[in-house]
Formats: sequence, C-alpha cells, structure tokens
Amino acid sequence: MVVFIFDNHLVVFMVERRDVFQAIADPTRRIIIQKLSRGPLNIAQIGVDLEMSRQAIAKHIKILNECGMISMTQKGREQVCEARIERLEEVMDWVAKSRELWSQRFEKLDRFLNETKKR
Amino acid sequence: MVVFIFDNHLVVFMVERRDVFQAIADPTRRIIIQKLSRGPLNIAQIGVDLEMSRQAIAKHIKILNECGMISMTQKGREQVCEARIERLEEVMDWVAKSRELWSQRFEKLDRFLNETKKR
DNA sequence: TATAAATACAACCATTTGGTTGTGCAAACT
DNA sequence: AGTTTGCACAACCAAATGGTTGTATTTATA
Repeated sequence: MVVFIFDNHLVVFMVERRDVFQAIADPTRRIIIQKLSRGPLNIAQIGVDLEMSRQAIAKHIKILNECGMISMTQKGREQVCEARIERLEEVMDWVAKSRELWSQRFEKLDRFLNETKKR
Repeated sequence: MVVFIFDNHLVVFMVERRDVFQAIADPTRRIIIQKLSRGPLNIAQIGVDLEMSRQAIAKHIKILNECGMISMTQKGREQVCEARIERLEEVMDWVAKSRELWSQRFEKLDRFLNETKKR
C-alpha cells in the first residue's frame, strides 16, 4: 500500500502485486481475455493459434487467475476458464479519473481567463 | 506482431514492446500519470512524496515516454513532463471491445432461448 | 485394457523490471 | 565565483517475467 498527500488530498493506493493492470499488461493475456469474453474455454482451447507451448499458456492463465481476471472450475479432466469482465471496471474507473483531472485542468484555466477578462 | 484467425476473423495484434498497457501496469507510473493529469511537472516535482530515489523516478519517466504516455520538453535545466491523456483511449477501446464481446454472448443466448420458446 | 487427452509440477534459462548508489555536468541562484 | 539544483549516465543487484523442456497423473475414449 502507498499513502501520500497530494494537492491537499490523502491518496491511498492499494498495491497488490497481482492486480487487473498487471493482468492486461501482457499482449498474450489480452488475447486470452478477449477469447474468454466470447465464452468459457479450457486451457487447450485457449492455446489454439497462440504460437506458444501449453505450459506458457498455463502460466498466463495462472497469473490471470491470481489477478482475479478469470475464474476456473474443474470439469472432469478439463480446467474451464471464464472471464470476470467486471474486474475491468477498475481499469475504466482509473482511466476516467485521469481524464477527469485532465479536463478539470482546462476548466480551471477557462475560469481564470474569464476572471481576468472581467477586470 | 501476432496474427491468427479466431471466430472467422483475422486477428492482428501490434505488439510493441512499449505500449500504453505497459505504461499503466506499474502502480508508481499510475500515480505519476495522475499527478501529470493535473498539469505539467518536472522530474523533481513528480518525485515529491514518492518514497523513492530520483533515479528510480527518472526510470519510470523514461518508460512512460517510450510508451508515448508523456511528452517531455527541455526548459533550461528542467525536464518538463506532460501527460498525453489521449493515449488512454487505446485502453478504453480495448476494455470496451472486451465488454461488447461479453454482452454479445448473452444476447446470443437470449436469441437462442427465444427461438426455442417459439417452437 | 491400452491409449490419447488435459493438465499439473518442476527445473531451467535469458531478459526485463524496479530499485539502489556513485559520478559528473550544465543551468541557475547568492 | 562558488554553491545549489536538476538531471543524465553507468554500474550493480535481487526478483519477476515469459518462455522452454521433461516427467507424472488423472480422466476419457477406442
């Protein structure tokens, strides 16, 4: 966890080693997430057309699971993976916040310019 | 670059080593981006309250620059950094696409259920 | 029952990541 | 002119990342 004060606000960042941002950082994992967003697949199915050993795929699956981006259920000898798309909410929220701060910047500038004009 | 066929679509993924997803993968870099979204800062200012050596900060700045998430301009002895928030569009697009595929999944299921009901 | 399929577990490896310290150098302030 | 400030560059380091191969185990299928 990171805590600091910035712009008169107490900023608290939960820094889990495994989070959604880390899940989507790797291009292969992004492909896997999009494959799974069409429906659940087992590890072998996920690996189709991904030029990589099954073990490599399994490692990415493991990371995605640890990040909470997918859930896994045993089904006989298969390991069925399902995307937890709602976890992407966190990413959307962060991006939205950044954009908000960005636009506020220009609003402040606008207000300042208007104030100056009045005088 | 990764090219493969999935669900009757030719899927092309540009895999630059440095992309926006990598930029926002690290919690410290996310803090830096949000600091910069309030306005331009030099490296020393960015480092304030981030319990880390200036060199560590500089490395993050370098990565953010390589990812195209920030632009830098020399101003005397200062290196002024500015966020390129529009680059976050790429993240939004990817998340939106994933969500779309996700919801289509249920729409398809709905259609199937309705078809079955009719008979 | 033998075989194939799906996956888990482990060891290994090169590269990257995320930090550190130390040195040097030009710009700006006193 | 001397000192501080802002930063670049380099070397170093432990840990994580993203891949590999080999072996074992369980579950289906022919």
